[in-house]
Amino acid sequence: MATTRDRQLVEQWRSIQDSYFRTAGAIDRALEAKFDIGLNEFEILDLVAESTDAACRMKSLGERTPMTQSAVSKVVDRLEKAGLVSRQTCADDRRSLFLELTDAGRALHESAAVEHRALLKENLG
Amino acid sequence: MATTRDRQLVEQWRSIQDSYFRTAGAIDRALEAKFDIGLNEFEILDLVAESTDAACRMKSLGERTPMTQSAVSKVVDRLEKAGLVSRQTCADDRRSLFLELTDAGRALHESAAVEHRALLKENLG
DNA sequence: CCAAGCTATATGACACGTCATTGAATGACA
DNA sequence: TGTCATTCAATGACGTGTCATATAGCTTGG
Repeated sequence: MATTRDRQLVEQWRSIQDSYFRTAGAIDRALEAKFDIGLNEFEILDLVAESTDAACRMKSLGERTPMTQSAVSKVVDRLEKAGLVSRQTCADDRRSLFLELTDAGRALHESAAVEHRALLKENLG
Repeated sequence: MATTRDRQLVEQWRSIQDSYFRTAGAIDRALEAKFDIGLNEFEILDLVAESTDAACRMKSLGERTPMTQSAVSKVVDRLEKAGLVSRQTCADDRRSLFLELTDAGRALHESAAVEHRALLKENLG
């Protein structure tokens, strides 16, 4: 039974999807073009950049993004390969790692964040 | 320069991401578990189901979802393999195809739509 | 202090989406 | 009508995400 309430829900959902994909797509393409990193890479970079504590963070990153633990691990692989972050072993728990921006990483993050914020503003109104 | 406006934007964006992924994820897992189709498959099924005209529709589907043309093509592959839709050649333009639900497709769509709507209501409030 | 279980991260197999390209059909225009 | 550009859909190569599992280190109860 297709109620009008159902139709409303579906319309609402499609509009969410649409604006989500448009925004994410625009940011992703812009970052890719100008800084050669994808949106997920940037978002991890952004999380690392805003972490002030020296805590062990691979774990805590996982809690602050919808990405899977293994997705985070692979994104960090790429960031590390690109020389933007480095994994530091953690003295008090040797299973854990924490991440540090390299100088290159910090520099790139600063420019990319400007772009990111601008596109958010443009797309979220 | 990180303004508080920037922080607001970022918070807003993360909250959108979060609710988008939670909703999409919940629906996807439920449909996968109960009907053995993913969210994208369902959404194409849903679009086909609500198309009344007998127009050639592969094309028009592409305009009603954020999916790529090639993504749509592959989703339809899977739906066809699963016996839920069939591709019909189009007399007035032989490049085009239109899609039809099979009986199985219609039946599955009816049950799955109930679940889909329920989860939307639950997640979109 | 050892065994059993738990936690943090990495990895391999696999599924799916994207981009670029192809093939086929159509349209447009000299 | 013959050429050239355009449009619709399919496909292959490739990147990245997920799930299940592996590995290593920590923890706890006997």
